[in-house]
Amino acid sequence: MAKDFATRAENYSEWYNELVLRADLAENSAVRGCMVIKPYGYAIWEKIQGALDAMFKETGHVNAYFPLFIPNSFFSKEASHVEGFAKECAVVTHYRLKNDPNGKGIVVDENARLEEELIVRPTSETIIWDTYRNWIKSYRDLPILCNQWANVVRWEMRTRLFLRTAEFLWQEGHTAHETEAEAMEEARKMLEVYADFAENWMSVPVLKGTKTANERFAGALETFCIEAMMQDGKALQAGTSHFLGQNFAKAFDVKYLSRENKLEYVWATSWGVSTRLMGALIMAHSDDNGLVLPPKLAPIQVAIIPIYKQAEQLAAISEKVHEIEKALKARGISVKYDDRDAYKPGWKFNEYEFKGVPVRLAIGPRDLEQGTVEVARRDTMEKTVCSLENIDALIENLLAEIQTNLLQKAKNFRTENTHTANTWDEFKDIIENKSGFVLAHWDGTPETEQKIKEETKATIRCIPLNNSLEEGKCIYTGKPSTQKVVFAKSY
RNA sequence: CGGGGUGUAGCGCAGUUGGCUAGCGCGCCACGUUCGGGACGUGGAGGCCGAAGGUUCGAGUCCUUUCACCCCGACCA
Repeated sequence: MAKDFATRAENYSEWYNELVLRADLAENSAVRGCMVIKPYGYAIWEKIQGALDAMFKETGHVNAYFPLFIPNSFFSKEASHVEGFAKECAVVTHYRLKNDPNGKGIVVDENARLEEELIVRPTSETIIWDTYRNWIKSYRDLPILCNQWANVVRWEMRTRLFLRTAEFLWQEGHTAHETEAEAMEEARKMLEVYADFAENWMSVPVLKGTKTANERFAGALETFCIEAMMQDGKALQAGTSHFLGQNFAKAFDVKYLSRENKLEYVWATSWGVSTRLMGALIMAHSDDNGLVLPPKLAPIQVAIIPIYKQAEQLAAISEKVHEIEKALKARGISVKYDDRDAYKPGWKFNEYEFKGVPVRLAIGPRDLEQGTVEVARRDTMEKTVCSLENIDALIENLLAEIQTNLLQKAKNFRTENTHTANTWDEFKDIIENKSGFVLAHWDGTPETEQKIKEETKATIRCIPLNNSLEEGKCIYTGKPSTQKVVFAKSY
């Protein structure tokens, strides 16, 4: 764990896994590529869920739930969608087991084969659009603004804790609209919600942009995304919002009678973020002492640790702590008073640092005498002795400061690691030796993007929204280009 | 699916050209001393050495088969 940053970045996945495990967030399960999210990790997910859910409701959305299983025939209705997901689907073929006639435990009963295979959802567009067909008759039924919190399964060849597990938790919004403009507005609006969440809750700055055709969601006409930079300079796609056009409406025959009494196909969007966000959170802020959580998403915002020798001392400290606890809770701050006798103060200090608790208070006999408390902040590791008077207000301010400081720190890091490349040699040099984001001209063709990927492993992360247009030459082909796009190696 | 690697206590590992009762660190349990940055001492519990088969007087070690996991690619949120 005590590796310097250079070594850590080299073996980022190793460091990251170690960190996750030691911070008690998750572990690999016995099922290939799946993860067990432990209670503390799940508590972070619940914070993420809670904040996002409130934002969805504020923007007029409601929650619903659709089946886990998707009939094979549904799946094949939208051609490019099938192509995109076919290679990573888990399929249910039977519905019964039986005792092995040879006495070797339990086997699949071949007589119980399903007439039609069921696909474990890798995403729910198909089953939802099949359902929406029955919900939509007229323009009066529109828009439909549904979100689903669910698990999905993608049988990835290679998995990585949080970032790419075979099963993951996510939310997927699926909306249906009367007009193209309204659907496009929805897709953009949800991108803004995601960006807002990333920056103001996760303290992770993100680039907003559109994906190139190569990177677009299977079945979408336009994919909007937020891209974050991890501490090793790699990019992480943290959320996507898709404008689906009428592709799914046509595939599932979802038509409505318009205000002009004409039968029209509806317009669609879908958007989602997953437990990958937790990976982003970990990899964006953590250091060699463990996790660093932004206060707004920390299950425990303040840990209080008593320092004492005898039981009477502890009793006196506890009395004081209960007052502090009460004052903090009155301000909506989550507090954990760790008075377990089984662990020593030093052990607890390290424990809460691992877990990323933003603020730690230590209070001992010395403090009792002087009416003080030791306040340690996780982001800077600074310790100060403060008066107990108005400690609740002080901590409330400190939490807010940590929240913005983390964002600022991450922003600075991103700025330092964003480069501009004007020549191909320069481009290759940056990708290989510096990492981070590289702004460069591109001729706009999938072929060029593909070749750059093959030669450098860097892909176009996004074409930034509101990108400033400028004449230039493609870094690779020298053909004319109108804007710089963002390249990076990604997870 | 291709290339590489690893399977020995809960975790991390050592175990020599086959040899006697399979070891170390951390963790765990008990007692005592400690307690302002992961304490220390003493005692203790915990293993069909990934699985199956073979060679041998004797296999953690050699051979064959197989399974699982990890890493690097291709694929992807």
